[in-house]
Amino acid sequence: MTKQRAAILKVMAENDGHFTAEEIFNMTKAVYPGIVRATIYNNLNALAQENQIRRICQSGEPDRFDRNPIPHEHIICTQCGEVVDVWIKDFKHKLQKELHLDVDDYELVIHCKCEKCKESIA
Amino acid sequence: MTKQRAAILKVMAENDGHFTAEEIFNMTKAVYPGIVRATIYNNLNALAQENQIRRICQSGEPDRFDRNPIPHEHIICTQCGEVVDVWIKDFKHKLQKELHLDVDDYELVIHCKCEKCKESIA
DNA sequence: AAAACTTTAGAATGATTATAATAAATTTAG
DNA sequence: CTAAATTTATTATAATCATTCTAAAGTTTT
Repeated sequence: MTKQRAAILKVMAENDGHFTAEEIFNMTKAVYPGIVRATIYNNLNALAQENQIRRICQSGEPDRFDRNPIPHEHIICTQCGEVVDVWIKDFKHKLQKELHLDVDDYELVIHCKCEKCKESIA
Repeated sequence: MTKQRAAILKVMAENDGHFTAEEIFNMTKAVYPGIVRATIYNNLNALAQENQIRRICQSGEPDRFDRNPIPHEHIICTQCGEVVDVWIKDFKHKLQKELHLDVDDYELVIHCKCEKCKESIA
């Protein structure tokens, strides 16, 4: 375990959210000032591969990384653009049953107005 | 309706699949040789916005475009990487019921071995 | 101490968008 | 219905931005 990776993991553990590599780069610089972008990308790629974090990809935007490695679902707010976690019980299992398929993994992104935005207008 | 857009629509209507902008560019050149990449991107963006086609985004790969505008689900094969359509009956409705949410749109990508690859090894 | 792996710095890549000039399509007015 | 006027799209090219590559130097692990 390199100091750089430890710093990245610390930053991700201490901040909940769905951050871009650039955001994680900036946050990590506070802990390990000399760190370089390539190291962030290397580690995020490795961590995602090992299923220690999850990657969220959205067209036209840089990838985001979710510190929670347990499969779950995401809402992207059509109004503010924020990424919010949602948990559908047994979703993978339901998928497998529905499709008669051995699902390795899945990504579900729902576009709708998030709770915060719904309240702020209603 | 420009000749260029007509050519792109023709190409997409005649070829089923999930193509990248570059692939559509090459296919469209057969119909309209002078066409330029920016025009492909402009039109694909506009068509996706108007919900005439759907965009499929996958990290590390260029976006793909699906001529079928009706929401449906996708499998990306863990072995051959091909994108395959699947249809889960009433999926949007099920989501709304499950989450008590007004779903505008959604993207579900399932990672598993596709039928073709399953057969070829089993 | 050697082998294996990671980081660094910086250049390179590749998909996509921006810009400004030209051309085509659509609207409006005669 | 046609021609000028306005709007919109296309072209060619440059630019951007996220991400990856490369080669050298530095750390970790064995």
